[in-house]
This record gives sequence, C-alpha cells and structure tokens, in this order.
Amino acid sequence: MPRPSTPLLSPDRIRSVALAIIDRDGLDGLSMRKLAAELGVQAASLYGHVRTKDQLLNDVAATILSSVDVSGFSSGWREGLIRCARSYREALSSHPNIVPFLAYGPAGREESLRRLDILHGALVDAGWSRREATMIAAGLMYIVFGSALSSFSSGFSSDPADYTGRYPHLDRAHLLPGVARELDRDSFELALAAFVRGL
Amino acid sequence: MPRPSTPLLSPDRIRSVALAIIDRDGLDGLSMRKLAAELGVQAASLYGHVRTKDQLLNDVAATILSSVDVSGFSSGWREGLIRCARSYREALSSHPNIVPFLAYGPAGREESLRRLDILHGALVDAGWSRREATMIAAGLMYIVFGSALSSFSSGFSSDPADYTGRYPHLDRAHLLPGVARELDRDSFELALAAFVRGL
DNA sequence: CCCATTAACCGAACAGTGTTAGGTTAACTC
DNA sequence: GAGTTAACCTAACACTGTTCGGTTAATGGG
Repeated sequence: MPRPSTPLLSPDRIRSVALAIIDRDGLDGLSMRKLAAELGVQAASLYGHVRTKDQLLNDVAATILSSVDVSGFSSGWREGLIRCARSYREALSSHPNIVPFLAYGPAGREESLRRLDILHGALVDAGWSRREATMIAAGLMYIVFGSALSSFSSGFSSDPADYTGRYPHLDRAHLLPGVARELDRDSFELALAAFVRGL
Repeated sequence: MPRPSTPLLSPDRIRSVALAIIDRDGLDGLSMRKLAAELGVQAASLYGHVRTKDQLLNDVAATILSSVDVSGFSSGWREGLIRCARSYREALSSHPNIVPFLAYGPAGREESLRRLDILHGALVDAGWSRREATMIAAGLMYIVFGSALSSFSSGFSSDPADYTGRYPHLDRAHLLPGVARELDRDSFELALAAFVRGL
C-alpha cells in the first residue's frame, strides 16, 4: 500500500487502540505487530508516529494519569489526601493491566510529577515540613499503587481444594474472587482511612 | 559437550545465578541464554532442571519470601503487624529488581499464602472479624509492596533543571536520589506507623 | 565384565519480539 | 508540472523462550 489519501494512523488513534488491547489482552498481550494489525497497518508504519514501544506505553500512561484530580485540598489536608487517593485509584483501577508498567518504571513522568508537586505544596501549606510532606505523599502512593496492583484478592484461586487443609485460616479464600472488586475497594478505603487518621 | 562427570547444573545453582543476574542487570536483564552462559552451559540444558522461565522466577521469588518472618505476634497485634511488615520489606528491598515480578503475578504462591494465613489467623485471634483481618492484611501488603516498588524517591532525576521552574514545590527533588535509601525507609516507617495507629 | 538404560548436555530450529533500512507512491508546495 | 515530503510497505536483524533429536558419560543389573 502506498501513501493513503487520508492517513490511517495518528498518535491519538495508536494510543487509544493500544490501551484497548492492554485492557483486553493484558500488558504482555500488546505487541507492535498486533497493534499494527488492529490498526490495519504493518508494524513498521507505527514508527513514523511513535518513537518506541516504551515511549508509547508512557504516553498511554500519561493520558490515564491526566484524569487524576488533586484539587480537593480546600476542605483540609486530610480530606484532600483522601480525595486525591480516591481519584488516583479510580484512574488506575479502570485500566488495571497497565498498572504494572506504571509501577515498574521511574516516577519521573510529566503528569505524575505535576500532581505530586501540587500534593506536596498543599501539605506544606497545611504546616507539614518539606520532608514530612514528601514522606506523606510517598505513603499515599504506596497505598494507591499497592491496592491498584491488586495481586491480592483477585489473585486467589476459586478452587476450595487449594486452601482447605493447608491454610487453616484461609479456608474461605476461594470465595475471594467473587467479591474481589468490593473487597479491594473496601481494603483500600480501610487502609486509606487508617493511614490518614494515624498521621 | 557430552554428559560431564560431575553435573554442572542444579536447581539451586540455577536459582542463585538467576537471582544474581536479576540483582545486577534487572528483571529484563535475565534471559535464559545469558543465564546459561554464566553457568557455562547452553540454554537448552536449563530445561532439564527448570520447567519454564516463569517457574524459575517463581522459585527464586519463593526463596526470597521464605526469609519473611511473621512470628512476631506475641507482643500484641500492632507490634506483630509492624514486625511482619518490616520483615517483608527487608526481604523485598534486598532484591528490589524482582519486586515487579512479585507484584505482577497472582498472589497464589505457596510461600506467600503460608505467611498470609498466619497473619490472618493472628488478627482473628486478636479479635478482628475475618473480613476485617483480610482487609488489614491487604492494607499491610499495600504498604509493603508499594514501598518496595519504590518507583518514587529512587525514580527521580538528579538534574536540578528537570524540576526548577516547572514544579515549584519539587525544587529540591534532584537531591532525592542521594538520600533515596534513607528516605524510602523513613517513608515506609511513617506510612506503617500511621496505618497501624489509625486502625 | 558387559550391556541397557538413563541423565546431562549440545546444536539447530521455530515462532515470536522490538526495531531499522531502504523502497514505493500519493499528496502537497512552488 | 516538477520536486519534496509524508505515509505506508517489504525485508531483515538481533533478540527472546522453548522444543526436538542427537551424543556421550555415568549408573544399575545379570
């Protein structure tokens, strides 16, 4: 195929299809050839619009992070932390398959830094020292990312035989997958509430 | 090379060299061919001792998790949670490069489950409901894994120009890498203390 | 002691990965 | 209308995990 009359590819379209594949097939399910195929194109053509796969993943991550809202600090820093964490988690849990990538690479992402900056500033304004603000922000991220990885409740088997006998206290762990979604959110809320209350 | 007089390979040796490569070159730095080369062997030979690379990584992870101590619940559940979390984090932070793998796959690992079972039982014995115990254990894992991923302080650039101007509150973020180790630990301790206190 | 079996390794290959170089043709600009 | 650029292509490279079939040494039985 020569140059088409209307371009088949655009960074936006590539990002959106890439994210759709990740949501559907997981992070390992995304390959440049598969992505190209779903865009009706050959793999090499992608590299006219995207520098590298890693960069593409970073771009996809950035668009997800751009929906995080850290502007809820008007009614006190405790409430602000909670709102910020909820917004963060909501963004991540709507695309859980990309979280391992987020957690893997360095945090030096544009979108991530901008939000961290605001969070840090709000905490300092509330009277925390700079160092304390850094640690509190880090702690909040621990809970957000830890819960978003969700290798916990959703990582359990639904076969009772995997637990009975061997793990006496986990004899109902096979029920976890059924309530994973709810339990994940409740665990997150519990951890978040305890953390903020304990500060 | 035919069959050698004394075997070159053993599951133990394979695991230990694999872990050394991961520690040195990162998770992506481990390939079966490189692993084989460092063992003085061809890649195909590994498959007589290891079923698959994923299984090998699980085995390596298991040996790391086996050093986690969850037996500190004799002086109260709060102290027990803290000791358990510290032990977990210590095990993970001594091999940070394998944490993404740990966080990626399901939690259904033998070693992981056994410890979770004990933790869960100790919390129920302390008077928490089963559901609460599950959520508290999950929250503790959030903090442990979140801090072990440590894509925070160690993920910052050491070039001041990356921050000044653009992120007013992060104008000293370039100093973070120098104190990353200490700051990571302090952030973990802060989050852990706040979480346990807030329960 | 010899023979059959098994265990340990190797070479070569397969299908898949990200990525690049060089070619072809349509659309745009002067 | 000619020249340039942009968008796609084919083909290839150097990898990856894994498997198949072969080769040889150690081991156990009669």
